[in-house]
Amino acid sequence: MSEQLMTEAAVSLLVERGIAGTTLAGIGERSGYSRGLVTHRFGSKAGLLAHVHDSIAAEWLRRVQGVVGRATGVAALQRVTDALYKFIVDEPKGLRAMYLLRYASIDPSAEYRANVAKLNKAHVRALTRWVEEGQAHGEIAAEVDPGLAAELFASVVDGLLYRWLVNPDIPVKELHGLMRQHIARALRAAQT
Amino acid sequence: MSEQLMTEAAVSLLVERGIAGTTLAGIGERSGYSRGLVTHRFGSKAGLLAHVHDSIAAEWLRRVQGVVGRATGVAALQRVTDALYKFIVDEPKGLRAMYLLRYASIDPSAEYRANVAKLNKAHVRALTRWVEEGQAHGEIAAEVDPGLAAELFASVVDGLLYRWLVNPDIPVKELHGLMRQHIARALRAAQT
DNA sequence: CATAACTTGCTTGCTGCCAGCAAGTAAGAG
DNA sequence: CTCTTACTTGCTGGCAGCAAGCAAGTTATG
Repeated sequence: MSEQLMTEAAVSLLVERGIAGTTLAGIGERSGYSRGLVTHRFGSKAGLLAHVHDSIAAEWLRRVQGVVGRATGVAALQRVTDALYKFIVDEPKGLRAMYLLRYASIDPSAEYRANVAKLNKAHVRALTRWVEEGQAHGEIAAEVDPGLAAELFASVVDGLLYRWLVNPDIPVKELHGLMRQHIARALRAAQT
Repeated sequence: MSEQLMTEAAVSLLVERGIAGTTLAGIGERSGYSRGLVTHRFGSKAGLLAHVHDSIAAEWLRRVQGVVGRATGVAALQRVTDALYKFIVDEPKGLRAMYLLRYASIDPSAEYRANVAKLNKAHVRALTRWVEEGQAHGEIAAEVDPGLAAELFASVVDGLLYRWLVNPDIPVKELHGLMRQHIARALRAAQT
């Protein structure tokens, strides 16, 4: 179907030329249609970008759920980082496009800003729950503030991906290992 | 001088309307000149944005140097986070504009991309040195990889700022405190 | 001291590109 | 033969970027 084709064309163009360099006409033509179809289907450039973002985000969510399974606490968070690392290795283009869009969404003129903000909040909520469950099992120190820890964890993930986007040569594998360690140590130790 | 005025107008427009919503004509007129002066002075929109970014980055650098002083090791990193927190409180608009631009620079079509990448590397180099000095004083565990620790630290800072841009209501103060703790714990403890 | 040549700081007119809209075509389904 | 679905084409307005020009100094020259 044309939507799928256009989404794929959009991803490759986004990775090659970025958001500003990607034109609706270019997407239409690369996917074998006319210059006008994209607008007709997705309403606007923002609409298309939101669709691209959301479809990759859905794929990411599926992967995380698959990897985390029924795990909680430290193991759950570590598996999220595992899924992240795997995503970087398996689908660098998709991840790149998604984060390109996500970072662009801080621009007040980006119409899918609210979308991203909501998704971020949902993500933190899931992380918070895993920390709380870890505390319930006595695995994570009671002094840890689950919401705060979740927010910090999410920040590290986002920041790491930003750095990877700017400079793909950073030692992603080693950083992944370091994160796994930090998660275990920081959560098991006690703090205010 | 007109450059200063236009830079200030650009910052306020960036914060209000974002990059796409900020027009060169708008900047010229808000600063009391004609619609064409900005292009004439800075050559292009990218040239202007690079100038705005660099002038705020210079201010940030000055602040960090002032706060860190001759400190090294854990204290140096903690003071960087202090400077960050202070910057968020004192100059949210400037910081916001700078990070808006910095995140936008991952877009391959952004011409000042190289600029930002270079700055990021310089930042990591400074952080690495502080960690190494901490190891020389025996304060930081020898097993810590200074470059890796620096990269992770930088990621946390960038990620936190991204999250703050998306949602200014996150508990910045508490996260700052949590970071200070993590820095001390993670670096003093031993690891592979 | 007067005027000509040049510089600096800024404005205005124009062009090309792109998003978005509106109208239209083509082809299959009922 | 009409309705729907999938797609195309023509057009408009807005913006970046360029080029030409103006106005108010400043320096050089006899």
